[in-house]
Amino acid sequence: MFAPTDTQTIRDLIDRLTRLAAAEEWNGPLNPSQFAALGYLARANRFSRAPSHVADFLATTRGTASQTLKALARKDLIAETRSDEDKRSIRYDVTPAGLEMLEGPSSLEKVIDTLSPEVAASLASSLKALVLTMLHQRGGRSFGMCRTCCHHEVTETGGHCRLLNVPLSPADAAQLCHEHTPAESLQP
Amino acid sequence: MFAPTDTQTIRDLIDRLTRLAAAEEWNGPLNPSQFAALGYLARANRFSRAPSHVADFLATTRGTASQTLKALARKDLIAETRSDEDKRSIRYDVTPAGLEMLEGPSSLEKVIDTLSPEVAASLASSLKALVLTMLHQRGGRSFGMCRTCCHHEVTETGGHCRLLNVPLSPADAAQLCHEHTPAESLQP
DNA sequence: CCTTATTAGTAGCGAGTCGAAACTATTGCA
DNA sequence: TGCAATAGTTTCGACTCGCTACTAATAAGG
Repeated sequence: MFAPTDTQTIRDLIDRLTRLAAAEEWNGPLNPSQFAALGYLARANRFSRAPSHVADFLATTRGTASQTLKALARKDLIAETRSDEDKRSIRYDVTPAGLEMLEGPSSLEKVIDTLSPEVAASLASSLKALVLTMLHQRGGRSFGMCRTCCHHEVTETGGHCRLLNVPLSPADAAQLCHEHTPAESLQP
Repeated sequence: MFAPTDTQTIRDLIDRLTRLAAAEEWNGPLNPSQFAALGYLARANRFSRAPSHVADFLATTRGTASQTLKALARKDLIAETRSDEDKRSIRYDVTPAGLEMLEGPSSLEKVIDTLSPEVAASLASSLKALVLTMLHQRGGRSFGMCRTCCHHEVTETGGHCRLLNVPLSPADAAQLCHEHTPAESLQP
């Protein structure tokens, strides 16, 4: 009876939803890109907080990511730390003021909360499939949590990353990693 | 077994999907906003193609919409027509060159096409619910098609809009309208 | 060792988004 | 007739975004 749910409709709905959220949300003095970068930094592990990782995550260039991070740093929401091992690389950590920015649900989140758990679960799995397919097509990284990664190993003390060869606390294992590669038959 | 599908995850997936699509898509010389505006104009009826309508649809201001439309006009993808009844108002029509831009599925659309019809239908209905709730909250307009509008009336020759008091061809009735108000128990 | 890559991050450019505010016309109302 | 509302534009400042060119540091190979 109803139209064949054409592809364009779904595309439009996603676009419109994002625009509505962006118009409404505008969390304090942060625009959507800055908010997304800040949110990523807050959830990424200490090996994945460099400008290039943010660029990968936001599907943009290093140049753009660099500027977004500088804008966040100017507002003291993140702080830069230069690495000792590799003097080229930089790590940005979220400051307490930055964490404050991330508090409280956005208006889009409030709306998502009105969905029933079943509908929400189904929505999440569909979106996840779309994101993974897009990532696969462009050779992008998945940025999942360490505990769903093929390089992750459970030990007595917590976990261990076989790729970087470092121990991981349970808190570490729940953060996003740039090197994440989904283990077989596990949702990323 | 799996996590309680937290709200933030869904928010993130939508954001990430939009960013991936924006990075990939970049349809010719058009950025996402211009593409969205062009797509809207192509699907809106002749009473809904003014800058203020585009602003409403894109959930932005008239000033921003005005600039986006000027950019499209500079590229000869849309053409401006001043109204005779109301000398303030302007209507933008999509040119043949503009229609060409809209041809062919975007990469996001290609990915959406890989979903099964059932999953796609479920995804569409969830997204529709989210968009409607967001719109309801901010008092925005739904921009549905005339044939799902409470002002629409079926006649022998096609349709009729009770609000604007104008006849509508079947093609008209399938376009988006700024004045659209969902009829009860019909998906918009 | 020393010379190339290669890599990480940055600066600058030009086009454009975006909100906000100020500013023309034009129309509506009282 | 006069004032308020409306439609659209302009300008401003901050920012995104891709791009190119650039510096500094590390890696690789002869």
